[in-house]
Amino acid sequence: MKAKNKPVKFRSDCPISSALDLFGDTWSLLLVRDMVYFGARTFKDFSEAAEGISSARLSDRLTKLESLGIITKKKHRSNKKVYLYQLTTKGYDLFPVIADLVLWSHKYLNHHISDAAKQFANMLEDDREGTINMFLNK
Amino acid sequence: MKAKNKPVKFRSDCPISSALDLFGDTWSLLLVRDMVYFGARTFKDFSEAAEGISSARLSDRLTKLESLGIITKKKHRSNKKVYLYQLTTKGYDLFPVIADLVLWSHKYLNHHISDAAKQFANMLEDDREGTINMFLNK
DNA sequence: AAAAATAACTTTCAAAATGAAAGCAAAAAA
DNA sequence: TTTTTTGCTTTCATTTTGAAAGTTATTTTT
Repeated sequence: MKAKNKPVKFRSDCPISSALDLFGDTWSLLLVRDMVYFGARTFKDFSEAAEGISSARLSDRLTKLESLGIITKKKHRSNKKVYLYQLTTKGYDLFPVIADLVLWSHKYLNHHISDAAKQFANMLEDDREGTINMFLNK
Repeated sequence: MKAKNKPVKFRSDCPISSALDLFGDTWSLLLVRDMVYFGARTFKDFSEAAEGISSARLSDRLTKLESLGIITKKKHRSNKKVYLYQLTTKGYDLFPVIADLVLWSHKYLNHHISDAAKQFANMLEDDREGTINMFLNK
């Protein structure tokens, strides 16, 4: 059965609530992270992330992000059973939000996060703009 | 009946997923917005926000944010039936995340957002640091 | 060429989260 | 003293979620 593409319902004309109406959940930004930070490109890549998203949920989140224009989906050029997901500019532009989450967690959940993440946070603290741009290969 | 305070379950040691484990939903950051941006301090203030949160949901979100140390709850000094909610530093430190959501929405949902929000977004575009600090009265 | 494995899903279903509405007690206002 | 108001809690139907199993079209392996 095809994914039921419910139109997004905006609760108000506030940019914050509207953004949350689009990707204010526990998975959407993680998929963006997987792509920017870990280079995830296939369904399987996302499935293997540490948080263990279920395939049902992954499927509908990818569909939603695609319908929002945050990612694109293309066929692999040589392997017919693989699809490739890619971030659009609209998707890459969510990275600053993610960077701020990293900074906040580095400050308030320090004991809990990985060393690699701490390193990234330190870079962000040192030079937010530069680090974000470097990560986005600009 | 007292609110059931389930301990937060972290899905991984990633700072992004951990932050989302704490406030990755459609309401938490809106309550922070209400406090920083609209000066909300009482249950009623939050209830009257444009998005129309139900009292049941408002109640458990406030309880959760308090248990996370993002807000505090105190009795009003002269009116015994009013409680005052305030952001802690930990809460104010979420404002950069919110600011980035505003910037993203300004770029991609421009047609949909309010003029006041557009003005704020323009200020942020012009001087992110300065605008954030100004807003936080630093 | 046949069998096994794999990628990308979909289906099913129980459990948890949510929203809408009504109810309630204490305090304040009329 | 009666009415409102504030800050919730309760109830309950609907929606969302997570876990697990199933499906189909390719690869891969044997």
